[in-house]
Amino acid sequence: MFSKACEYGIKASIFIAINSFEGKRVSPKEIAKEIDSPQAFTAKILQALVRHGVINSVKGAYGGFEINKKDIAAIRLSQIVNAIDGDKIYKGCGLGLHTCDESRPCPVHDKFKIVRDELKDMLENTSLEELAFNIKSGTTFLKSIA
Amino acid sequence: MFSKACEYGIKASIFIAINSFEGKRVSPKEIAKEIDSPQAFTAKILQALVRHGVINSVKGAYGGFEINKKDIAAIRLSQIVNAIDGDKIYKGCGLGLHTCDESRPCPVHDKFKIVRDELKDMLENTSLEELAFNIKSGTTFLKSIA
DNA sequence: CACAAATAAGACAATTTTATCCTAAATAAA
DNA sequence: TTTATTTAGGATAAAATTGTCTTATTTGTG
Repeated sequence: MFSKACEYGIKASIFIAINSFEGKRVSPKEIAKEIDSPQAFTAKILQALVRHGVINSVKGAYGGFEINKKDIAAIRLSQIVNAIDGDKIYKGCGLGLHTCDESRPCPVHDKFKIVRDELKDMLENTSLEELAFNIKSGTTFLKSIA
Repeated sequence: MFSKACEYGIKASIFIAINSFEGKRVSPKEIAKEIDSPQAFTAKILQALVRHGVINSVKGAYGGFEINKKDIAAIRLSQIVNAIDGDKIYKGCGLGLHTCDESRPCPVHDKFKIVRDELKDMLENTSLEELAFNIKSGTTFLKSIA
């Protein structure tokens, strides 16, 4: 469904959000450890998230990645997915046709649309804040048991 | 969402079904032309579908790929997807955790489950027959305009 | 200013997915 | 039985994704 890059991006954003609530910046090293991902690859993904304005980075000593505390509630899962995987998950045809719309639909167009719209809805209505809260409360988890 | 292989597999199955209704076998060459896919790669995918019992193949002169006419209504999209992409689309964790279940869910587990269940439902309730009928009636299309 | 700490960026490598090509095996017809 | 036709399967290649490493560039502190 999502690319590995996107999976890492979502988990990293949640971890950064949790720490930003406490005013702490985090490094790729800490993030990779916490979300169980390859560090250098994760760093690349963080760069993309910064470029897309989802997270902030501060270079130099005492630097790291952070998210503006007052933005966390407004950030949607869709923004993260969009920054990394683009919009193909919404726009692309389920069977890969270049043009696929109501006027010339692919065989699964209508049925697929329902599922995709539900996915889109879910991503657009899920905030980084709630995902972070659930981790903090121990309701959900960022990685499997070692 | 689906792999290229799976997209080709679905479209190929539909085209084979249409021809099987008319008692005609089709070759990878015809299939690839009709669904706009790379021929040799498509042939590989057809092999997989044969191995999984979704379609039949007949070697030699006058051979080709076909589906038992009376089976077409019973074949579900889920069988085709399963034969090619496996069951990861149903079973895998949305964020790639090795173990992710009610007792230790990933951050999107619950929300993702809703979407995935809807997808599963759609795949299990869509028959190859209806997809083939829609192509025959000109309601849907297997490829974009050249 | 110089140094240490941290992200940015580019080159490179490994893996997976997608795609091609060639040969073998099977089958119907002459 | 020979030949033409057609799928099966293995080897190989190309492209995309995932992952690593090394070197800039930035920034706070002494």
